[in-house]
Amino acid sequence: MTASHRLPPEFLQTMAEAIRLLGNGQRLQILEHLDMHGESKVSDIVTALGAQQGAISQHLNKMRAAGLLSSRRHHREVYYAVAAEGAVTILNCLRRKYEEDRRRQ
Amino acid sequence: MTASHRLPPEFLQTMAEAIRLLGNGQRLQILEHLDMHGESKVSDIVTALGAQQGAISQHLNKMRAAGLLSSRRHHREVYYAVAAEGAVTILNCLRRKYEEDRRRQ
DNA sequence: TTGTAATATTAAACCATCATGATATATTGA
DNA sequence: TCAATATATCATGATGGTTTAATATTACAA
Repeated sequence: MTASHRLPPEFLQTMAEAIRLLGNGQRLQILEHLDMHGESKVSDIVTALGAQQGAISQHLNKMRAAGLLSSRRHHREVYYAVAAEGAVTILNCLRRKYEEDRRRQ
Repeated sequence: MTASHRLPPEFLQTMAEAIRLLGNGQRLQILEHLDMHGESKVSDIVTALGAQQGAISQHLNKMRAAGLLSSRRHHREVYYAVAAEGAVTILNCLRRKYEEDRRRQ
């Protein structure tokens, strides 16, 4: 029981929609790739994840629309990068959990 | 770019499913209620949220199955409580964000 | 221009999730 | 046992997300 005052349902509803964005395996993989390799072009992400180009493009678009990523075009390629530090925070939580799980087993 | 080594796609998939659980307004409200009021019986949560009994019961069931909540029966009532500190961590992030947003506007 | 590579968009099929209303189960007291 | 209360489960329909294949757009080079 951590106290603090009540958060409005509408706020929680909005936050729920943002959280749902990260509740997808491929999007987490994209986030991890960008965090590990830094700014990357779409084709590199597609190759690294072995996924379908159209699907990745849609994920990137959603994540950018939500402010998680930024993008810029250079010649023919479009480069994406992590724009919200909060996303990396969550990723680091997952890394810690992974290490803990590994130690336990 | 924060380094660390690569997380397996299957792990990220599992994590995504857990994260999705919190991507729901009513479930965030339940979490907040339990965090603020401590262990509570179902009927109190239903009343506090002004929601439908069946819906709340299903949310509680999912959250318990995922290890986010624990439950115990006492007489006719079933009491639920937060079982995973990680869930409260996320809730506290939302609280900080809410306060920041308030200050900005 | 024309062709080509990189990315984005679209439409359709499929699948998962959510809210709802109705019903079932469990516990207790009379 | 019967009735009453608390909670859980089920079936359903509506809605939205995901994947796929196909097509469109953009930028550049020949």
